[in-house]
Amino acid sequence: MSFIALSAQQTAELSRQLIDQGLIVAPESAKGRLLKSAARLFRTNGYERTTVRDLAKDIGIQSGSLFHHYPSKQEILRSVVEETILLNIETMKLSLSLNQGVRDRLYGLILCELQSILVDNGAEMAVLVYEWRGLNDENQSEILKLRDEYERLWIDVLEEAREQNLIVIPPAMLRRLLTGSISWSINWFKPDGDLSLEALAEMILSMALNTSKP
Amino acid sequence: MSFIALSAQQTAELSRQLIDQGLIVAPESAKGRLLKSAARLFRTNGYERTTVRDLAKDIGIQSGSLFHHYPSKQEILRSVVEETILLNIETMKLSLSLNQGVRDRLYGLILCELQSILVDNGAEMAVLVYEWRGLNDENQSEILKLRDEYERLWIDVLEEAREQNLIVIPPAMLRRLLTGSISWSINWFKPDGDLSLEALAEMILSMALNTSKP
DNA sequence: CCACAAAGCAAACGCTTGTTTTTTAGCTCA
DNA sequence: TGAGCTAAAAAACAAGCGTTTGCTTTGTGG
Repeated sequence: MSFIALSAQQTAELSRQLIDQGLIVAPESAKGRLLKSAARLFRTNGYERTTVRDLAKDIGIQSGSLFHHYPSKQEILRSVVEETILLNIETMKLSLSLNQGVRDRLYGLILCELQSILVDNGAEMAVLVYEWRGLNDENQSEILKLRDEYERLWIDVLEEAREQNLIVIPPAMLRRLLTGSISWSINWFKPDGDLSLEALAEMILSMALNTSKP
Repeated sequence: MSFIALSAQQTAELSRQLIDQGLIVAPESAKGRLLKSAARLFRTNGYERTTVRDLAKDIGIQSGSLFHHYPSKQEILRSVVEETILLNIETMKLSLSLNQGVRDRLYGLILCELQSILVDNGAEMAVLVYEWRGLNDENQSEILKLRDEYERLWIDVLEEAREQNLIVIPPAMLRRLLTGSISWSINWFKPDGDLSLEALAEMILSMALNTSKP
């Protein structure tokens, strides 16, 4: 296995950079803690079912006080989604830069997405996947641009795999099937169970690649 | 391709039987139309976002009048979910009885589930998949028994595939990955587009089966 | 034809929602 | 010290929610 994983140091450095650029807020700030709580609650109970009172209680303030930080609940969701996708794009780019072989590159993408969805630290991804409808039209199209960039990373790698006859299903289609498999894992995967994230990624990779018969 | 598909006549006969047994309500009855509307609206906008007023308007009555048919909104969701899973279990059993080879059996299951999720007639399945959290604890465990029966059908076929070395991923795991791919299709599949349901099922099948290298 | 139940209307109920307003407390820096 | 900020509390707001109420209409079997 030649795969080069991201070190904790590298990912830490990455989020620090994004904070410095003002693209995401520092997690230890008031806003940061709010976003973290929001992501967790939205993931656990869904956007609609999570009330601003739930959210306020979780970080220990009154519900009205939330609106000193964000103008609306909707804006909180937007921030959560935007931060998540921004961080994910950069993480994935970094992983791609470290690995050259198609197999490793694809494995890296799968692992990144799984990590983002399943590891507590990345609760926000689930929101992006499942609470899409909670965003209003304006915010959806704003996020859409980021999403396109994100998906492009996947498609490029899958196109490469296609050229090498590692897959037979058209890249765009295969990506959709993989998106489903990966995002669904939030409904059953237990982080402290027997199955590791890496083992799961390996299975998904094998499912994706072995679509070509010799 | 040896696959024997279900005829429209067979599926019609099947739902007639279930109606006669009192397990599901006739679609042309008042209750039936209500359930149909509910399933569609729940799928389109989600359970929480769909109000009883939306629902009432859709079938052309006042919101209060809904409660002559069902004691609560929650109970409407429960009925939608229960009817869906009941019908699906029977449809899948019928498909399995018509096809003997593992490949065809698995293809049949995939097609059934896709049909249930994607075809308008089976809008309810999406609710089962995505609105699970909308059910309260009591209703969840009640539905759980039906779900177990449903999943058993899948696992049995996948076990069979495993014995014949058609798959390498453990059946329970592969089922999860397939559940994700199939259910996710509701987010992108266009019934009147270029891709047919059968072609999609074929792709998913190939992804599922070709996990074994010679 | 009439009694009776089912189905529906119109209006209100109590409660929760996201949000706004007013007030209070603590901090910083000139 | 005190003006000016930020953060939060406290309380209220209108709107919308699921649901209940009292009454009327509709359909049906004896």
